[in-house]
Amino acid sequence: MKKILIVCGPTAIGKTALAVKLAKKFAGELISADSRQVYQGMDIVTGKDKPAGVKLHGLDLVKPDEEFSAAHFVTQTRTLINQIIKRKKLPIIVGGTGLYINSLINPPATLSVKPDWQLRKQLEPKTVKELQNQLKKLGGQRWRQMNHSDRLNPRRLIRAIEVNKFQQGQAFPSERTDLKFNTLWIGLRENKAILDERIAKRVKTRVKAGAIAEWQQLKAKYRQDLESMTGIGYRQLPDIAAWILSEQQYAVRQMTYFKKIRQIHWFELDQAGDIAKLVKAWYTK
RNA sequence: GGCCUAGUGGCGAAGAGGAAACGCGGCUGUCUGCAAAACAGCUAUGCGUCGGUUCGAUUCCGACCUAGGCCU
Repeated sequence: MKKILIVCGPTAIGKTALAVKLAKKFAGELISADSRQVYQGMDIVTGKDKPAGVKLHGLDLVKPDEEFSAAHFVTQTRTLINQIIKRKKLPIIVGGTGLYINSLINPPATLSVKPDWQLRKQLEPKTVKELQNQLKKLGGQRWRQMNHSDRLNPRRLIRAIEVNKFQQGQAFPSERTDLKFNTLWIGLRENKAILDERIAKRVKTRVKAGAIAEWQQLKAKYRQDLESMTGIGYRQLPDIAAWILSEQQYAVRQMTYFKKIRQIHWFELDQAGDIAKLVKAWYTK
């Protein structure tokens, strides 16, 4: 089975640095799993780093006003993985976007249902109550599966309606068994105080590197309501304290998501040696 | 020393004699193509202190304490 290594964890924890080390050690190539670094021209604020001596795929895939989502990530990454394996290299997924990684490893059947922008536009102005009623009328199975939080979430309701409408008549493509991987999940974590400190420092570095100028340029060129413009930093600038705070809150949300993934082997920053050992044992087996 | 104003949760802030809005922050969580997104739940037995009036006061009265302002 195809082996792929995953390095995940909250923002600013040092995922890329670790992944680069591992890539050098085990002849790997990196694939970024980051929903914001796919945008061209969004470099400083999103903290793209381009390590020397190691290939890093998955950055600068689209323009800020182009569509991108977990589904795009999955298709993209599948091809990349195949190419990398053909070169006899180890694919290493690095990133903090849990949904992307999870969709790659455990692709949900509905991932193939494309967004219906016309429908979305039409549903957007509706109230939560109206969306709920519409979804219930459509059959109610999905509705019954949704929990309290999601039932009050307009985005999730609209998506559910979208999927439901698509389903009318057609069956989902059956699951592809050729897409199973032998994965090793490495998670990096740290206690909150230390991580908060790292985040603050990192943001300040980005400001010094010209984050504000980058933001102003983008602002002049693109509409503020683009999904790409909702990235942390682009919404908070020029209030740097607010930016830092948002980034710290985001780290918490990331951990909430990753905590649920049982396969992750968690390490702290000073355990690089243990990580290398674990990877070696898995990779050479 | 005198006068005035204010004193509500970590912060900001509303309120009225009869079950302490809301915002922020914090914590926990949700997750089947927008995920650095979107969403949910929890977060003051308490309204500066002590007395009084009242069936009932955080809300009315008095004293005191603290802060700010003005005056001599």
